[in-house]
Amino acid sequence: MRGADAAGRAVEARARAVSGPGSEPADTPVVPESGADASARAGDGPVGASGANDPVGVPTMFDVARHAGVSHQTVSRVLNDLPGVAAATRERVRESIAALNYTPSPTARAMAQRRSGSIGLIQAGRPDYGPSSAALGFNEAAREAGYAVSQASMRTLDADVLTQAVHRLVLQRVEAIVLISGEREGVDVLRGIDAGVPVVAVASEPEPGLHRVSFDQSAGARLATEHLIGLGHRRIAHVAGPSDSMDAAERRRGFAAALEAHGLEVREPVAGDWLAASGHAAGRRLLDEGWATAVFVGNDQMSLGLLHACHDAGVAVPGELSVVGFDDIPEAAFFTPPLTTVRQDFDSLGRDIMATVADVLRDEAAAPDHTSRVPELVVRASTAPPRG
Amino acid sequence: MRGADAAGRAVEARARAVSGPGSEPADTPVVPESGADASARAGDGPVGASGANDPVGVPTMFDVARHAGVSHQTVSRVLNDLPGVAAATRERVRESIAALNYTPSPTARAMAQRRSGSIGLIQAGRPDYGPSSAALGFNEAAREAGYAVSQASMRTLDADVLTQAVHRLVLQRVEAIVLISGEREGVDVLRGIDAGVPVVAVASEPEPGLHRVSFDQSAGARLATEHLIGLGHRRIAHVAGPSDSMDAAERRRGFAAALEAHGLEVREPVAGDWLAASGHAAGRRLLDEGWATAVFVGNDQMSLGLLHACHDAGVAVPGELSVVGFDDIPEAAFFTPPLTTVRQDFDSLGRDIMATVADVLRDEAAAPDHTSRVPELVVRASTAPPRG
DNA sequence: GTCCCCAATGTTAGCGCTAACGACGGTCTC
DNA sequence: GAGACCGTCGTTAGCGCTAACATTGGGGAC
Repeated sequence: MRGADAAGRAVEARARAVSGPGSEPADTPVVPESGADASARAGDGPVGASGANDPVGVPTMFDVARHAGVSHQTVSRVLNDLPGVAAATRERVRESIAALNYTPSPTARAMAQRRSGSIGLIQAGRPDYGPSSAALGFNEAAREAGYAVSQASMRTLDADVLTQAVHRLVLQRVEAIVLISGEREGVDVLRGIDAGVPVVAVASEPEPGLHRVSFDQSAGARLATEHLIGLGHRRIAHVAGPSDSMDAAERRRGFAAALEAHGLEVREPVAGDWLAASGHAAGRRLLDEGWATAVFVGNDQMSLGLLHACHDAGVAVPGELSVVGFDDIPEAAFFTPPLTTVRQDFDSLGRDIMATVADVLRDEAAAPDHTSRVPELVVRASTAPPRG
Repeated sequence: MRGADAAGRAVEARARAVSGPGSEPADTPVVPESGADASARAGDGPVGASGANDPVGVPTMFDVARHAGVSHQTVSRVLNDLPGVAAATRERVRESIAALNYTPSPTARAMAQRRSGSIGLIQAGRPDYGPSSAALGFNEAAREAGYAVSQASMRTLDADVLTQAVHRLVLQRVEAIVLISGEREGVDVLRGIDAGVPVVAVASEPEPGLHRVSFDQSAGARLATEHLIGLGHRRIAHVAGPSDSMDAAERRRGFAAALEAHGLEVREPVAGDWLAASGHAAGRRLLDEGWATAVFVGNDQMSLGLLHACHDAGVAVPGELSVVGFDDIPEAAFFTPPLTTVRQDFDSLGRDIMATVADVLRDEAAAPDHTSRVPELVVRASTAPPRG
């Protein structure tokens, strides 16, 4: 249906373009504005292409131009706030734009300008609370900044798939590419590609030559650890995230630093994979060992698993073991017991990403920058002084 | 930096375009194919616009045409698998495409064809596990189907913002719009807008005139309720989701239907808002009443809150109260006790969405269709026969 | 052999916009 | 008062592609 309409319009337009110039000049112009008449008579291509009062087609710049009695270029100038337009004309064009409810075509603009007004977002990994929230925050911020977001997400990070995704986005002429992925490999792959556009990544480890945004994971871990130390714990264990995660590494680093600062023993962390099941397994192991009086767990999901293991083993939390998590997912307040954890405001992180993108786009030559936020400790009921 | 590069390239290209045609025709063509020579000499616009062996610029269709010794139109035909190209020519063009590592510009294609090869995705609401997973599944499926995804998400569903988002997407010439939002209002708003492109929504309630995809929430609720009935429970309560959620309404309906089918009393559900806190409050209320021996809770987060309330009140689950959730979020297996719940495969849902979009795009006149999946019950440790 | 037809190709004209330049009055300057 | 100069427009040429038409050069039918 829509196809037929378009064809009909094209034919009609062509007929008008041919017959118009032949008859009109002889008659007295009906339209008072001479400018309007001239531009209408020019009839070169685009002018005739969209009917005078076609109710179906989206209005183009030429429709606005005719309506305002100026050339399409003047409309363009008004649209882009360029100088060289008299105030009165500018006003008249604005009115025509409003009258026709005109909005410029991003596609055509992208074509002519070789920029698209859109940003590519790659989210790699599980759709966990953190990345999803950050992506959402970014999306909203981008929209507010007038950018479209072209998303290319993947459940698992695969170098080939990632590379393909980047190329796709580049072809779409995105102006920047944002990567939200905890895995180090994602950042590495991206750095290896010359996308030709700026890349902003969420990365908590220093990444030379890359614009990045992150929470200070190490500081967050120190917060958590020092909270435990402050309560009087001396034997504190750590359940870490996967080794390919930058956040996991940074949290581990912060944890160790805090212990060392207080002269406490730093044991090798138990490795997890962020999922509750691994936290459960880690909990079993720690309880078997029986060394620790407190655990700093890499994230809230694993904490849940660990709490579960404690419950199974009849170990009271926080009575016999204190637990601190990381992230503060919405559910953490309702764990049994409510989890003391380190809160990251992912929404703001997403907005920081957009802010960084805007900065980079403003001055592409700028040296890679790093925006960092410090997470905050939320004390609930899973921590207490050690027994005795 | 890139700006300077681009400018330099343009100048260089222009210079070549002027000098090239002047000298070449006099000499013996170096390239054997006469076609190539002719097309190169034509020099109308685009041909000269991208240098012969410009190492920086992305190759265009004209570069491929010259390389293969054919016209750009033939390249286009090969690209789009159109008939009217000799097998040998087709092969040669394919080789040139590969040799130059050419990929067509989606922007230009969108411009000429008035279609963009992209789909708009609107995700409205909290970035919960369900919607996020569905969005991810959709994203992957769309990519596999060769579509780009332009995302416009919003944390809260606001009619104006939604309308704006739709218009933005339409301007971007998306070929279809997908809405992932549990709230009825989202669907209503979308139906009120004539986007001019097909709309596919995740909606579990019948929505006349809309293509939709969903899980059969009612069937899932029946599954859960009948599980409890099967265990011997006769007084079963329900903690429902917010009234503006279609899923909540459908689950409530299925719950009531199952009870009625067995001649059991249907009490007014306790209202929640999907969050753990509301589940906690609902739990307190139910425990105060002391009527129910089992609860079917609208989702897993609220179940967590309810379990927490039970724990606080010293009520044993499942000993004194059985609890069934809905969704099967990854953490559900590690609640205390592990939650019996109804699993929805959100990833597949996302893929169903893409499949529906593809169907609709294939035949836009097709009557609005509905794809439905039946969720499955996952029995864990939060349910048991009633005491006595 | 002549004519017709069709497969295989080439040519032309846009899609709706921006960028670069051209044109046209009027000031200002000396 | 004539040329330089500027503010204000208008015109032209693309961006890289597709759609529609024009143009070839054989192969059959007669």
